[in-house]
Amino acid sequence: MAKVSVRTYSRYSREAMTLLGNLIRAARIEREMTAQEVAERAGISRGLLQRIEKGEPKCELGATFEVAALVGVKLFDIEATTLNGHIRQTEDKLALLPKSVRKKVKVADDDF
Amino acid sequence: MAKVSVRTYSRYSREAMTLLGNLIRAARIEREMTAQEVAERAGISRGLLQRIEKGEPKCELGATFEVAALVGVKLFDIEATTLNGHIRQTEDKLALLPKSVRKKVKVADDDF
DNA sequence: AAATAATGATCTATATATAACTCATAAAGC
DNA sequence: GCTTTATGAGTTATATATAGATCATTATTT
Repeated sequence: MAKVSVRTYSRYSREAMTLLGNLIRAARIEREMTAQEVAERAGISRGLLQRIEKGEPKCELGATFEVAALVGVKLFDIEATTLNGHIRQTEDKLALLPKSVRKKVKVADDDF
Repeated sequence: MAKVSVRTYSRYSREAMTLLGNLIRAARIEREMTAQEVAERAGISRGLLQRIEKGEPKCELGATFEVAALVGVKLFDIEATTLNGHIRQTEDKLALLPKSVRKKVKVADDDF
């Protein structure tokens, strides 16, 4: 059938996904875990794990992070123990920031 | 209707998703971009952006990374310019690692 | 305080990711 | 080299995420 919607991705996010996939695959092999094994533990199919390791965009974020955690890939290069602290930090920051962003109405007399 | 499948997530991945969502939201607000605006530029709906910022697991990895890139959240704390290098590194590593993991057959006489 | 714009929340139809299979190939270990 | 197991790739049915809408609420700016 005809393809209905095509989504595009920036180079940066494509590369980030590729990198994440590679990191996961390398970590899995280093830990001597089969794809089957990891998939089972993560509660996903082997096919999905394959796609995650390939860095394909159309995977569930949750499944991807779960797998990463499982094989020991650190997201954000942050230690598990400090994750909470970082969350707290962002919450504090968000508390200070405005709750909603108001677009400036275009100013007519701008440069004089 | 009855819920059909429930997926569970480890604490680490849940926290990682929450953190990512928070980082994205903070970055978006700091850059004074409305949710609408970011969603449009990323080619996704505002509803999906909301869920991404909430750190919900069932979002597309690609969409999430795309949004992160858009508002300037660095994945892996890695500069855009060096991403390629990191990919290369993992590829080199993968080239050295075994292509498939062979499970050791259970050793009967293990502890003597 | 009033006006207005942004966000939060919820709903439905539809596109699509996923699980579960199969088969072919490759590679590890003996 | 041989055997066996892991992986790669493809297919299909089904569960489900997403877009797109609406409405209520909140927050910003004047």
